[in-house]
Amino acid sequence: MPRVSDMKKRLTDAALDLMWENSYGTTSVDAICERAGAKKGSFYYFFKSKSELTAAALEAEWNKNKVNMDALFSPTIPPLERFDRYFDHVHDRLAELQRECGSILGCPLLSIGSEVSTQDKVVRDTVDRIFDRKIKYFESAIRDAHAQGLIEAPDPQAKAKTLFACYHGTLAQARIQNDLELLRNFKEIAMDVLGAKPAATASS
Amino acid sequence: MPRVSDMKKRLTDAALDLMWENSYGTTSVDAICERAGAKKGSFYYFFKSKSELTAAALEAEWNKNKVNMDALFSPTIPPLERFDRYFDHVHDRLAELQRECGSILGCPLLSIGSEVSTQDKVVRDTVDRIFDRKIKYFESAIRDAHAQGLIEAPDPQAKAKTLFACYHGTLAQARIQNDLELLRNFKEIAMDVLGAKPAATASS
DNA sequence: AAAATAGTTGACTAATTAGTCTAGACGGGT
DNA sequence: ACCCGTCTAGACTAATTAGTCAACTATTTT
Repeated sequence: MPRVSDMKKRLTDAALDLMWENSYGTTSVDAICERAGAKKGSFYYFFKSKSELTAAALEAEWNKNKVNMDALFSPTIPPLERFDRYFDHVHDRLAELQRECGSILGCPLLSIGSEVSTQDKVVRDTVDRIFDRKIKYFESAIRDAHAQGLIEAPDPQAKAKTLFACYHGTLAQARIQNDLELLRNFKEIAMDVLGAKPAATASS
Repeated sequence: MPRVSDMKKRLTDAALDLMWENSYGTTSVDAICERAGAKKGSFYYFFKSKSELTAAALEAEWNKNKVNMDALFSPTIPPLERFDRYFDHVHDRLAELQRECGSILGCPLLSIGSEVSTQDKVVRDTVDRIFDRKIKYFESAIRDAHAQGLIEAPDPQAKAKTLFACYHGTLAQARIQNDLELLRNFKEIAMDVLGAKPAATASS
């Protein structure tokens, strides 16, 4: 097997960067190619459409993230603390990106998903799938917390979906208002949503 | 002053419909004109750019909605019940739109806002402004609920922002997953977020 | 070194894009 | 009856869009 290329990765990286900062619609194939240092031919050698590239880019991003998620939501960590660490992690990442590009970017899955959902089945299904995987981390942490009597959550999946939606809503607001502040206190909001008895981390 | 035209309204209506169902980016000026039964010349007679038309369309939509909001959040209604009614109202409206176009469309302010936020100051500022107005309804209902001892909310504005973000996150998820189900139980979730003592509406 | 596989190049198309511009149509006030 | 401001018509531009294609290069296996 001759000639190995990192072009595929460069293309998905470029696509995600541009789409996250701007949007799916305003990110042209030409712009992706330029940032990746690729020519049109290479793009369409690896991907059969912009839509498929986007799905691949989101999956690739997920795979990068998964490592962190596994660590942050490790069963060795007390369940409610997992959320604390996760929200901190995202906050820090968004702050870092803000330094680079001047904007709070929110969650690419939500922005891109919401933008294309009624028009692009490939991307939409990819977003859906990844959302499901992410929710599983929430769900299992909630189940553990319930088992330990830290919260009252007879239906961990429902609770997980709720918290997930709240969090993503907050991320979206932060993007629109270009304001990280909303995210700063999300830990406490999450504990409210979860119905945590004030004990684990902080005081009232 | 000769000749009065309803074209401006037809254009903003058409734009909002198309952008809500699809997206800002995929809604072309040509498509807006076609749906409004207008020609290019009329479009650019009333609006100097797609961006300004969008801002106008969002403001117009807000003005339509304001009437409902004022009624739903009337001080004559018990504060927590205002939320119940509001969430029901939105749920019903989205269900109706789903019958028309096959999709759960979420909130246009959020979809459009998130899509253009890093690129279009005019639209972004409009979205921001309207968000602020909407949050005021939440805020005052929360303040009233607190005053009546129904919830514990020493900082009504913060609580309002939180609930607003959660709700919009849920709307966004509903759009992406094309699933109204998430919205069905939002009333209860809202009461959790607000920290309502189980009394007003339902049982545990 | 030959062959086969893997990747690259960039010119090309055809459609679509936002926005411009000039000529004119409509209709109420005088 | 005519004027003038409001509005409309629609051809036009120049840029950009996603996607195609056939010729090409580089690398590894045999």
